[in-house]
Amino acid sequence: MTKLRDTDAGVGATNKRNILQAAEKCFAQFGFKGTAVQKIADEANLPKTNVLYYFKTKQELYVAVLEETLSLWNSHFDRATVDDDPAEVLAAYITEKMEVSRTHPQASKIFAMEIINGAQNLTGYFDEEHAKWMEGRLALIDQWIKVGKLPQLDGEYLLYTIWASTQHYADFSAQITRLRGRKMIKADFETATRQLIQLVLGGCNLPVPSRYIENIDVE
Amino acid sequence: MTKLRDTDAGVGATNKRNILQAAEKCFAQFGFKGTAVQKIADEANLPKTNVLYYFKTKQELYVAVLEETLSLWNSHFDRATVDDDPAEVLAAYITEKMEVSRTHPQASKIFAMEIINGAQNLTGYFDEEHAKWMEGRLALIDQWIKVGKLPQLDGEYLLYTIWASTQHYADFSAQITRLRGRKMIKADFETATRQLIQLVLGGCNLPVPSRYIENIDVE
DNA sequence: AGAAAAGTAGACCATTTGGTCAAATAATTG
DNA sequence: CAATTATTTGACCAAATGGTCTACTTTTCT
Repeated sequence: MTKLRDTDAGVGATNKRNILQAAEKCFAQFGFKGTAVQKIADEANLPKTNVLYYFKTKQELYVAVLEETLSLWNSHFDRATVDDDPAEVLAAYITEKMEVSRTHPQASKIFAMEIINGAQNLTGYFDEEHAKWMEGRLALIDQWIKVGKLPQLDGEYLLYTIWASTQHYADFSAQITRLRGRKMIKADFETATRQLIQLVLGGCNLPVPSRYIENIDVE
Repeated sequence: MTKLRDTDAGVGATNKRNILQAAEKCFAQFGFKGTAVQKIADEANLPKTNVLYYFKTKQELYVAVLEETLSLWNSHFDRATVDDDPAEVLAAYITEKMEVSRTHPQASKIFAMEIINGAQNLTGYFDEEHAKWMEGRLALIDQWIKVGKLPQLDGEYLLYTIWASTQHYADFSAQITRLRGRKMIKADFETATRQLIQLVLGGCNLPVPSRYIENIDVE
């Protein structure tokens, strides 16, 4: 029926997705400089020229990959209001971020390296949006404090702690795996998530919503 | 008097230190692949050949830099025992790690990138030592739990949270700087440290030692 | 069908770069 | 002082790599 539309069907779009995926894998493992376009091409089972056909330069491809990772920052927290319960909102936020670390570790790593190297490729647009987002969230936290739903604290450092502690499981997975002798599986992530929620909420004098407390039956 | 001994005096040793410092700066900013030996040489004000004279390969120089960063992991926590007060020990540990982030951000970044890229250059020796250290610290935490100084929790995730939250200020400084519009200064680090201590100890149901509570006079 | 556009792909090139060589100079030692 | 050792330095090389050019095939549109 409907002829193939341009955006996400068709040979071109398929190839683009394919290339982006291959690139994500490579960039996460070797960084921007450490990744050869040829390597991405191999990973995507395409000749190098073909990769450069869809993305004029390696840099352009990298930025495309990077921009995809930015969607990881979206969460329900974005739309929370002062009427919401900070315990619920923060617990959900931590859960979401942990889930991102578990399911998109490569994207997290790319983002981390980009920041470590000075964030030269993050557009001013992202900067602005991110700063605006931050401003709004800090205002919300201040409101929560004002209405007594949160104790006096600096929202900025609270958010940094949440970001750091959740992203850590993606970015530093190599260290974690070596320390414990095996990769973290889903159940481990769930335990880590529960404990992190307990720690952060406890540190904010908030009760942990029952749904985030492990169901240990009997005893 | 004493003729110059080989290790840390003499032209060679001076040059080596000089090169290591230049290399640390470059590797932190551009990563291993992204750093040209020539760049390090420029930074050290030496011809490239001279750099390769002291370190046979770029990799060897990188590993030398990397190994220096490992000393960052040493802390008073290493020698804590069950007789110590976990609140004091953890607060001091967080303080030490935050201080490392503030004073050695480059080393922290290099270490972070090494881990993100799979920790290919970390010797098995470090792995073993680190795992042994971890085992000992987890045992200590379990002892604290057993004697009732700590609530039931998994020490592993507690340590990850501390590492992540403290190293974040070094590794993600570019993001933080952009979000707040200016670099974090010493006073900011102190505030961040206090709040992180409050959060972690609060999350562990521990009282914050008075010395770590800000002196707000009056009001 | 035929033109135009999209996609495929090998050959090729200029630059970067890690590393070598050889020659010269300075420092040390017996 | 002579010999040896340590250090400095420019010239050079081979491999890797980002990117171009050209030619060919396939798909799409009219």
